[in-house]
Amino acid sequence: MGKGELTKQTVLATATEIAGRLGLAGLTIGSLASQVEMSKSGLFGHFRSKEALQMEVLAYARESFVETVIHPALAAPRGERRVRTLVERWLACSLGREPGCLMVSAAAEFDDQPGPVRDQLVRDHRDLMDSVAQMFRTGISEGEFRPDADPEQFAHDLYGVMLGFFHAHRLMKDPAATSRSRRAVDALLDNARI
Amino acid sequence: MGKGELTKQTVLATATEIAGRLGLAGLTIGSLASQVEMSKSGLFGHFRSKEALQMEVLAYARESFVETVIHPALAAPRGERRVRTLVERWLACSLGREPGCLMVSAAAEFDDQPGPVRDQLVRDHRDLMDSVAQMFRTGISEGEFRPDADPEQFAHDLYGVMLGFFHAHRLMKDPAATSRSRRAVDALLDNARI
DNA sequence: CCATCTTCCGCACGATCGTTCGTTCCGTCA
DNA sequence: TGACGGAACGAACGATCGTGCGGAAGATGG
Repeated sequence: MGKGELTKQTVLATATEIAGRLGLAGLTIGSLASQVEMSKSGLFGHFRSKEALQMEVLAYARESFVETVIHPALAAPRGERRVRTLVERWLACSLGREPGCLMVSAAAEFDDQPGPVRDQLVRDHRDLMDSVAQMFRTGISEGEFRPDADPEQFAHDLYGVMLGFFHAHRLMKDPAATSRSRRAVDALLDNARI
Repeated sequence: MGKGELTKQTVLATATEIAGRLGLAGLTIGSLASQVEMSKSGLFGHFRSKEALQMEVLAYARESFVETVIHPALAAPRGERRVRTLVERWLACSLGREPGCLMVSAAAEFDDQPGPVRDQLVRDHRDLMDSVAQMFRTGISEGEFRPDADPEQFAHDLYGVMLGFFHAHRLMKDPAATSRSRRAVDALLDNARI
């Protein structure tokens, strides 16, 4: 990895952290530059536009999410154990610094603003929903979940629970956010069980 | 109502609509002024700062939400019917132009930025959760819901469902968003029923 | 070791941000 | 009718936005 790619990665790590706090639009090139102690133009050279920067930040966050949440879940035993691993990883990565939440807040930010960023967010979310639904489906074929249960509905409901968690945790700073969300997932799984 | 208060109300209506699309931070005084065909300074005179404008927009949205969602629910018969009225009104006001969603997107925007706006959002959300929990409680005392059900947990779960709805509707433009969310509420109520 | 290519910088641009100031307009009441 | 107060205006401010350009370092490959 050349020097350019290396600093670019450093910049993206900081940018992702800032965007997690101030949003993708609140992420500004000037403030990002001073944060990583570079000149605006020096930093700008790595990305040809602000939109390109936003797209790369999104890609960075996505890779981090897949690595720390999706992959560990896929490594767990099929069925309910896999779903629970997913949830636990998801909760953990949101409690810590890592921003699985970036894609959530970015979604709220861009849901009415057409463009490549929005399109990417839609694709990412569709991918995530597909993954969750697929995990649920293997639970059905393992005989753990009711065969007539709706995998897409489950994915949708689970995402709602996670959104509720982000809200309770980040805005309300509710210490019971984790346990509340876990209980909600329990209810979801109870309804799906055979 | 004097002339000043009248134009202020006009401005706030437009401001709330813009903030629903671009967010409270994306709401800019210059663009707002040109939208209502006023000068920047003429408009600015009504609010002594941008933060004050944001607070008034929030108040405007809150009043509109209480009027079109909360009050009709309280007018419905106690218990499950009241909860369902709340949900239906909430869904309807989010499908149309009215922004019960503003407080949602504002929450995602300000969840990491301390200040009066964030504090207000926290108060508003607490009030809403209290209202929902109270509606659920009357359902318990009416004998429709299990006495050992947790009203706060129900409020939390219901809010998660609504967040999922906003996401599916606004970002994904999912035409099944409404029916999915209704089914999620059905499940919530099934679990709470006696 | 030198030529070349990348990386980064300083500087500047036009635009827009929130905000202030002084002035004009107009309705209200004496 | 004339004075007064609120409402709206135009112009301008310092700051910051995203974005270009030309040149100075520094790494890289022959």
